[in-house]
Amino acid sequence: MSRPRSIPENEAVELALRLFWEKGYNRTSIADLGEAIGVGPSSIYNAFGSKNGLFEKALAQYMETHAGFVDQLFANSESASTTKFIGELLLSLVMLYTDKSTPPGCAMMQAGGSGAASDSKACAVTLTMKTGLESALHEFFNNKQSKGERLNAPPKILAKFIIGTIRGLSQQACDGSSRKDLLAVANHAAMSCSETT
Amino acid sequence: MSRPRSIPENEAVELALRLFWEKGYNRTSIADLGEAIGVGPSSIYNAFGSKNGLFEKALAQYMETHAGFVDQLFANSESASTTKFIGELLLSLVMLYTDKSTPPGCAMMQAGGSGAASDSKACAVTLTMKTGLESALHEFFNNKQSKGERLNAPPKILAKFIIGTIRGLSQQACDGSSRKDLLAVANHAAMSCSETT
DNA sequence: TCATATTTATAGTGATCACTTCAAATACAT
DNA sequence: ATGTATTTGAAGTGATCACTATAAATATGA
Repeated sequence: MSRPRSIPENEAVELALRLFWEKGYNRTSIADLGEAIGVGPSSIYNAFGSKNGLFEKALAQYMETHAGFVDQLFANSESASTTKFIGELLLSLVMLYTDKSTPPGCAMMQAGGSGAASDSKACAVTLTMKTGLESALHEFFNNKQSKGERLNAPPKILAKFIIGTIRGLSQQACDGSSRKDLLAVANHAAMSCSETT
Repeated sequence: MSRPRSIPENEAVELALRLFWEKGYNRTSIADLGEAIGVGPSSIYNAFGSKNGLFEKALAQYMETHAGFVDQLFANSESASTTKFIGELLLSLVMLYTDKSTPPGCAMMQAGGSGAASDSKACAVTLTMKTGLESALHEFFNNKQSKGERLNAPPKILAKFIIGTIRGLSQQACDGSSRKDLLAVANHAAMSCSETT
């Protein structure tokens, strides 16, 4: 009964994600997005409401598609040792951050900036996600400790340590560190959490 | 013979540093800087040439004044164990990043952004500084290893690990983590480098 | 006192930004 | 065919940006 969209929403969101991932929120303009998707600005606003609305959809797609393994790992975290779980988590993330078919680094960590260089609105979404990941890690370490694993620091501290490590890995991937080096860094960080060897 | 400056250059640079430190390079406008310093834009351009010129002077002042202890620590690094040196370095940095008389986090790490969210020109200066710090750490670990200390990972990897940890500490300071928690994270990271206890 | 060298405030430049307006285009139900 | 609901392209809006042009303001040397 009405004119159809010129492009499926999923494809448009994925194209937008690649741009945000590569150039960040502020440096990606509506004009850039329109050119990449192949539509004018009015189509973007009609479909997503605002630049920030499109960014949120893009990040949701990132978390579901590219970083979906994180949720899966946490779902199976009961059956692995602390070192093995953290090791697999960090290894998988490094593989994602250094995948040559996608922009370097972590879309969630990098696209919205952080702290002083934060991209205003975009920062709010990503900060929520980071807080969620830290909470999940905190709970994971709590669980392992209550099951008798000997941790090298309190769960809260280890959660912050791993979050910091992940952010560092993402930034170093952006700055050009090799996959091999970052895997070694990830392994070292994972080994430091628990006495298990 | 000529009209004098309305404000000493050092004071102007320090005021600019605080702004860049707090809001980042892109989000700090010439108008903001002029208002804080108490001069118009033409004075800024006359004294510093460009926004980026002022930023570079501000960062140089940061490295010399606020973060000057880093060079001092490295100068005396021969006489301390790996764990002790890295521990003191990270501890001092956390104290700086959580000092309530200055903006949170690290001016060098945060003001220019990183990766996707990088602030174009500003990123170049800070990237050089980060690379320099990584090289210094690499050399430090090389030294310790050649003196017989047993490291838990190759020097190059430990250097990247510590750089990543520092970046994480800065970002978490920006996001509101407490000094106490970050000190514990720093201590854990320092302990993980060498077998020394 | 007055010429000189420099800094200053004021106003303005073109570029870019997110976002809007609006009429033409489109595909389906009737 | 024709009406209808929606999307689309093109043009434009006001705001903000880094930066500049220009002439008045200022303190010193003569």
